[in-house]
Amino acid sequence: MQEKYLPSEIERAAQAQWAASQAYRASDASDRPKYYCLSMFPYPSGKLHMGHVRNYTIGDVLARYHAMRGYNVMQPMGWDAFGLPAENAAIANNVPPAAWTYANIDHMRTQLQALGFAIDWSRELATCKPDYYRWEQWLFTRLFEKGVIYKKMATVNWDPVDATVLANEQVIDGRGWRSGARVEKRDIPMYFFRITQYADELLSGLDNLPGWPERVKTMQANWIGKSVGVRLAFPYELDGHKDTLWVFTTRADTLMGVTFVAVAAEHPLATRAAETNPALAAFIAECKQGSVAEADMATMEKKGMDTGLKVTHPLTGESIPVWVGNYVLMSYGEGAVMAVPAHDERDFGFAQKYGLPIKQVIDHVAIVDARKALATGKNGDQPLTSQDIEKLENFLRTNKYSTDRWHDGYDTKLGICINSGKYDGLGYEAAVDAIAADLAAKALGEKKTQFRLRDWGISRQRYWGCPIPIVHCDTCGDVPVPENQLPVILPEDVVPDGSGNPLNKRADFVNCACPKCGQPARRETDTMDTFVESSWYYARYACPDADAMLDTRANRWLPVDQYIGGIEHAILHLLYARFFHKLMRDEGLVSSDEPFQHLLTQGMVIADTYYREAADGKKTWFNPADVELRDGVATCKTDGQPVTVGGTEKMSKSKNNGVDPQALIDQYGADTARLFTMFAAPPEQSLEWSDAGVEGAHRFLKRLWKAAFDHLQERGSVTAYMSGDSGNLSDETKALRRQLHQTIQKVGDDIERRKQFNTAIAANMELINALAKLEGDDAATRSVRQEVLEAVTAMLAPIVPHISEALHVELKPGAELKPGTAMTWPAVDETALVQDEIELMLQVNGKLRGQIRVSATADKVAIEAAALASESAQKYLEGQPPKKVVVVPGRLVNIVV
RNA sequence: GCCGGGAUGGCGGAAUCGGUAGACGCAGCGGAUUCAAAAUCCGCCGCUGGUAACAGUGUGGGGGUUCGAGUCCCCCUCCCGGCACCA
Repeated sequence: MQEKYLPSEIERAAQAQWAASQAYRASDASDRPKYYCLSMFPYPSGKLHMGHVRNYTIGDVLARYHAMRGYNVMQPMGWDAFGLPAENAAIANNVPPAAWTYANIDHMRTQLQALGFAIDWSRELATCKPDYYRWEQWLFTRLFEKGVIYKKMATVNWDPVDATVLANEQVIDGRGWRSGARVEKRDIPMYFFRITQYADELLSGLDNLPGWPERVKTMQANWIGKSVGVRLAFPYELDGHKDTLWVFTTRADTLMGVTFVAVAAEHPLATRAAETNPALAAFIAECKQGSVAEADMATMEKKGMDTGLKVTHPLTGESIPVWVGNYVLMSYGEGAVMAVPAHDERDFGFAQKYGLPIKQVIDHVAIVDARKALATGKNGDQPLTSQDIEKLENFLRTNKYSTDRWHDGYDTKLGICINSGKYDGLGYEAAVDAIAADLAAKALGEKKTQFRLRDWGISRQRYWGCPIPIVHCDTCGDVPVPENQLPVILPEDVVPDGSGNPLNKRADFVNCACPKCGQPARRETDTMDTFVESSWYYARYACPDADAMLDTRANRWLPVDQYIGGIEHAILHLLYARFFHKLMRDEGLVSSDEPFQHLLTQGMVIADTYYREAADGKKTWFNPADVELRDGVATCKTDGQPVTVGGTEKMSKSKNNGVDPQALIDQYGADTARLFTMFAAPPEQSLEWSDAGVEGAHRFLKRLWKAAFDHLQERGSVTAYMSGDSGNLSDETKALRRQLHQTIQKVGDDIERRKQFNTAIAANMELINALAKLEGDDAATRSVRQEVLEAVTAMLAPIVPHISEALHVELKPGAELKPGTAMTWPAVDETALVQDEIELMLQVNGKLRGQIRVSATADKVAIEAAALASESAQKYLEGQPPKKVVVVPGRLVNIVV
């Protein structure tokens, strides 16, 4: 055995052996239980970044652990290869996106292989290849014919100078990123997936996902945003024609407090009013400037203008003014809202600004004053809980929006109706029911379930994406491309220039014959949202060579047992993939209802930032690798001049704070990179980069290597100690065995259930520290040492596979090593865990005041007696009997004096 | 703005079901080894007071529940992720 730990040597050898033996090829026909472990595939941006290393190491740990547990593991890898960055690179470097993308894939594959991931490379796929996207096109045509995909107008960001549609990312402070022109909203025809048809199932399906983090399920539920409310009508008369303005509200109980209604700038009523009102037309035009991003819409100043039109209150017959509000979204509900300034914060602000009346119709104070509601439920609904009361009291005490005694500024349903005629005294539910019934009787409203979720628009006016398989024919209309003409191949030799979609200029692509009538027709040049490709790739891995979208192998592998990826995908990607799975199910392609059984959302990798600011305010960012820190002063290594310390932020190109994993692998080896990323933080938290921490991880691997070397050096390997072996173990050796088997228990639980690898590693470090302290060279001690080393290398194998396998071979020279399969997870020896005496904490009034030792089998009475008899207890009792004694078996005794 | 999450020593983090706060690692300090250094090994290490034993205090801030709160409840501050055309 080599005395020195030489990572590059053992890693090269191990990886060569894994490749030669196809060690990680998943069997489609195994009778062992399957474990499909999937990490979100990367966008081939150029180089691997630390976020990738973290993501794929987490997946690899779980994959290798389950392999050691006897599962038939599949861990595939592929490339989310279509996307905007390739077009940006094309504009900057004058290379076709395809060439750029394929070069990146080749480089990044090499990097992934250098990290030693147990990936089945035979299943590799890239979404930009026709043999992948042809099936996406095939499904598109089927869904189009079924009506699940349809065409309608939708609003996009329009750059009037570059004459191109901009992504939200390309709109900076309301202007186009390249032209600097003020961005406008423009309506264009687009294809949509009818995801709202599946809204209820996407919501209720969350209940069948116990393996998903609660926060992700909550975010998805809120995104889908199911709300039960009332759709109601405000009748009006315009130019002698009778019509109605519909609104949706979840607060029909406040209907008697409506003082105006507000419509979106795009609302037909606003358009009508603007025809004869130039000031209003100008205001509507102003509303149509700026980006379509909802975050921008929601943070801009609330503005409005009176249309001069009036509608009639459906119950009171009052005349209500109609305003245009820039905060009303045309895409939600009816594009119009009833405004109740007394009980809605936004309406309140708007009414204040424009001097509109405010009418209180809910009394919250009454409920707090009358605490009887707690007992009797007299608010008309459920009795209030003490938590409701506390919340309400706090809210009344702390609200900041009040301009007078009763305005609350919050939207809370805890209250009773006042100033509402026949509805006075009713609580939320009772009032909504009564008002909905009265509206229904007049045919002016009904209860309605509304979703916040909108249909998924997938048309992109971009080149580097999957072509939408539609042909536009003057006589036949939009005709889906028939199956025998698929795929519609995207030409790969195109270099976009940033002004519009270059496919429009390719006559050979655009001009075609109508599949129906044979007449000359035009091919659709829009491509699909890249989220479409990433919505079904997990299924294609099961059968990457199938001559169909999916074959029977899909159901063998699906659902994915463990999915791992960034928290930033909590809503969009994961919701679209769930939706697509249901689409494929309804097409008979898969039989399960959900694609991902367990989900792990990994945190970001962050690092310090350093910069220098020029006179004009422009910042130059320095990479942490080029910065030296001494006594809190940061200097640039190349010129020795100081740099300013910025915040700790997500590793990014723009802040130049990325750490290149390649340099790390070159210097310390893949195992150190893997160990550090798993040790520095639990997977779901953000991980702060630290060069010193990497040193520490490397040091531990050297210690582990040396521990094995020292053990083997003197007399070679021995048979590991097993329960029931003869030979007297010293107390110290027994204690070490107990620690070992406690650790085996803990590490298995940490990896499998808790997915907290940092504590699993720490437990192994403690074990190696304890082993270093164990003295003695008799046969029994040596066999326990062998047992510990074999177990530690096995427990660390999922995390640092190269060194673990190398040590495994040294420790067991006779054993033939089949990579990835020869090592099995160590078993817990229950007899090693038994303890005669245990230590309990002794508290007096909840403060730690000492310890007591009791027999492991002592009952509560015996423990209490021992506690009271102890010196520490006597000291604090001062002869008085205790008020109370709390005994928590196995933990502590608390004496209250 | 809305939805979700987070805040614990000098730093990354641990404390799994309300029960010893600070495991493990990094940095630092002291020592051994060395001609010297690197590497390695041993010891100390929340804060305040004390030679020490020990006492007090301490998990972003304020309040509450409990024998007992980092953990549960209410309010607040700051930071991060998402907001439908970045992926």
